[in-house]
Order: sequence, then C-alpha cells, then structure tokens
Amino acid sequence: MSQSWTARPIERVPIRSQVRRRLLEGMLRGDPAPGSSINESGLSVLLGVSRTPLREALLNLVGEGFLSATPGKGFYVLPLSTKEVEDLYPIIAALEVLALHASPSPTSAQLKRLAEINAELESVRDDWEAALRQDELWHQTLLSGANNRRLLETIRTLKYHAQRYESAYMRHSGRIIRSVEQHRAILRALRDGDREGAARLLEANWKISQDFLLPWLREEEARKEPPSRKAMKYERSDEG
Amino acid sequence: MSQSWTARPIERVPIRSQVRRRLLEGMLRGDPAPGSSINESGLSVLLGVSRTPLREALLNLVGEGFLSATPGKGFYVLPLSTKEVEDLYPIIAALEVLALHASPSPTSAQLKRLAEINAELESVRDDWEAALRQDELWHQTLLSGANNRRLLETIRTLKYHAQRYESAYMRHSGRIIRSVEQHRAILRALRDGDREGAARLLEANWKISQDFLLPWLREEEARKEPPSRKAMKYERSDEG
DNA sequence: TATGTGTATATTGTATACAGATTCCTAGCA
DNA sequence: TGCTAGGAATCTGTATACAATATACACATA
Repeated sequence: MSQSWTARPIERVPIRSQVRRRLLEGMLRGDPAPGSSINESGLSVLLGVSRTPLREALLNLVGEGFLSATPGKGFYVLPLSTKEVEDLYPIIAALEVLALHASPSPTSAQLKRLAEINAELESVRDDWEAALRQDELWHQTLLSGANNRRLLETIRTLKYHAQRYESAYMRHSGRIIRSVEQHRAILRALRDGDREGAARLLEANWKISQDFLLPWLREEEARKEPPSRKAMKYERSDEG
Repeated sequence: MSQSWTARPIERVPIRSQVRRRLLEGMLRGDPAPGSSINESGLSVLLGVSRTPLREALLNLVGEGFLSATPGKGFYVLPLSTKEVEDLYPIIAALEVLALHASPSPTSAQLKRLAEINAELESVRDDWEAALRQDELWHQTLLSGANNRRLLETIRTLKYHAQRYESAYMRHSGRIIRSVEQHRAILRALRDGDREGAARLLEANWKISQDFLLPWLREEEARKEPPSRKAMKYERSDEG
C-alpha cells in the first residue's frame, strides 16, 4: 500500500469535455466558420461519439457565448461583428487592469521571464498561431500572481473570444498583430515601480488591438452587405 | 392575415431552460443547500422531466460556476466561501464602474426613477427577498444605458453569485443589507455631474456589502471547522 | 474491535429510440 | 417564369436503455 506511483489518481476526461475542447480549438481557427450552423448527427459520427455528449459540449459553448441555439433549429456559430469587439475589448482591458492591481509587484525573475517570452514573440515570423500563443502566454504570465481564480478564469474565457477575432484577422489579412513594443513599455514601467503607468499601458495595448480589428471588420461587413441578398437573421436564443 | 395578435410568435421555452431557471432560483434561496450533492434520477422525477434536459440544465449551471461536477460522482452545489466573496466582489465593482463610464449621463427622468426605486427599497421592512430584488433593480436601472450587451450580461451573471451570498446572509443572520444611503450619495454625485465621484461611490457600495458578508462567513466557517469532523473535500472538476 | 474483501444496489455517462418540427423538393397552377 | 401547396426526408428535443463505475453492506480475518 501507499507506493509512490499510486499516489496520483488516473485522470478521467468525460467525452463532453474532449468534444468541447476540439470544437473550441476548431472555432478559434475558424473551422466551423462564423455564421454556419451545426448538424448534430453528422458531427457526432464525425467525432465518433453519440449525440448526447456532443450536445452537452455544444450547450456548454452556448453558455460561453461562442454558439447560439434557436429552439427547433439547433446550433450555429455566432458571426463575427464589430459590435462584439467594441463590447468585448474594454471588458478585457478593465479586467486585466484589475488583475494587475491585484498582483504583487513582480520579482526580477518574473520580469526576466516576461522579457524572454516577449523576445520569442518578436522572433516569430509568419506563424500567426504561434504569435497568438506567445502573446497569450505573456499576458497570462504577467497576471499569474493575481490570486483571484474567478478573475483569471473570466479573463481567460473572454480572451478566447478575442482570439477568435484576432486569428480571423491574421488569417484573412495575412498580417500579424505583434505587441512587442507595448509589452516592452509595460515591462519598463514595472521595473520602475510605476504600477499605475503599467496599468494604463496595458489598457492601451487592448485599445490598439481593437484599432487593428475594427477597420478590417467594417470592411468585411461592408463587402458582404451591399449584395443585399436576403441576409440571414439570427433571432434571440432561449435561456430565460 | 396579419392581425396584431399573430404578429408575435408564441414563445417556446425548452425544458432545459425552465429547469435551469427553477434550479437557479432555488439555489439563490439556498434550497439545494451549498455543499449538497444532486441525485439526477430523483430530481428528474421530482420535476417530471427526463434526465436528459435536467443534465443539460445542470451542466449549464456548472458552466456558470454554481455547481461543480466530479467525474463518476455527479453534481454538487458549490459551497459558500470567503475566498469566493473576496474574488467576486472586486470584479463586480470594476465591471459596474466600467458600465457606468460607458453610459451616457443620466437624464433627470432616469434620476427620478432611480430615486423612486430607492425609496421603495427604503420602505421594505422584513422581506429580504423584496429588498434584494429592489436593490438589483436599482443597479440595473443605473447601468441600463450602457449599450454593451456582453458587459451587462457578465455583470448579471456575476451578481447572481453575489445574491447567493447575500440571501444566505439575510436568511441566517436575520439582518437586511440596505444600501439606501449609498444609493442616495451616488445619485447626488450624478446630479452634480460628478461621474468620477459616482463611480468611486459605486465601487465603495460593493466594498461595504463585502464588509458585511466576510465577518459573517468567517464566523460560519469557524463554527464548522473546529469540530474537525472529516471535512468532505471537493476535488477539481473536469472541463479541460 | 478494527480492517479488509466480496457482492448487491444505486448512480452516473453514454448510446439509442421516438415524436414532433423544420427543411427541402417537386408538381401543379397562375 | 414564378409562386404555392403538400408531402418526403431530415433534424432537433426529449425519453428511455444500457454499460461502466461508485457506494453500501454483510461477512471474513487478524
């Protein structure tokens, strides 16, 4: 009894969780494309699971705002919209600022680690997925000291939404959003002990990303509207 | 054709949504008590529905952080904890401040409405459920101009969690948390055009509620710990 | 008495079945 | 040609079935 190798229980991951992850990863790459609807039976055979855990995963994603469901018609991927970016980014900015204020002053080791991550981000050439990952890692490292689980969790979820937009932007425009300079400025402020300044720079960082996305999105929306083909409208979902 | 009464489609509410609402309302009153586990079959016959939509509702509530699920063992209501209050309230405060800043200056009609709601809140005697509702209505009215759907939605969800604590506090201590004076101060600031001051007062409002809850919760936790009966531990859930 | 083992029961996680809506397609007609 | 009616096929929402796992309890053993 009590051998060391039995100490850790074996990990069990419900199918619904695995499916959820797969779907989310896909959507971040635009795979079930924004606006497209989802066929449960088809998807379930594709994934090799029954409709039950698949539906559980889909409903979970509805709850997080990636999908929507209209009664009787099923699930569809929420379309991208300028309005959502305008709504979303200020929330993320505010919460990251809150998290930064809730963190202890970073140690020099942490600052070094942040600089390293930023250097790697700078060295990324064309691989925008890697860039996204690295940027996310930087922010997560910056705020990891916050000791507010719910806050970090909320931020993480909201940033998945942001990723949906940023990856779409990079994929379609071919451009990469790199915040290397802004990260450096934030680090400088932190090194000088200027937390308030760092917070404002962090806020600005999100504002700048927004300024990349919005013009592009407006252009995209303009490109699709004029043809004036019966634009499919998405009605309100349930969950009263 | 096109009579006025046919204009609006009849509303269809999936069972999962109705169940979800019932469960949530119950939990806010402490009915499935914090910490207690849930028997799916039993509950499903109680509600007169099958396990499928019930599970969908339960999983939804897991996603929102009211329940948790451990693989193979099922669902349980998350216990109340001081840590959650310490995590939660600053987030709500920050987001309400953000929403206030995102709102246009309130018209005098709105200010009047807010004063009315506050007066009704003041007149409430013992009915703490009514007090909670009225307080919630006041905040919602204050921020209703924000034009940021996701922000308002996020706030609403987080406040359900706060309600779980506040209703428990009122039920157990018999005391009622009334923020009438604080609301008045906020209104004064708004009437004077002092948005920044109003924001700080709003932030303070949440801080004060926290200061009611935390001592009580610590006391409750202290009352339960010392007996040192094998405290049931809750393990991490899934959703990787 | 305390501790471990085997078996019965209960409960969860997933799969399948079924009824009711919705969508799609075609034929008929203006 | 364009539009409408209607019925087949598809799909969703919910119920039920089934297998795997967990819990409870009696019994054996030290």
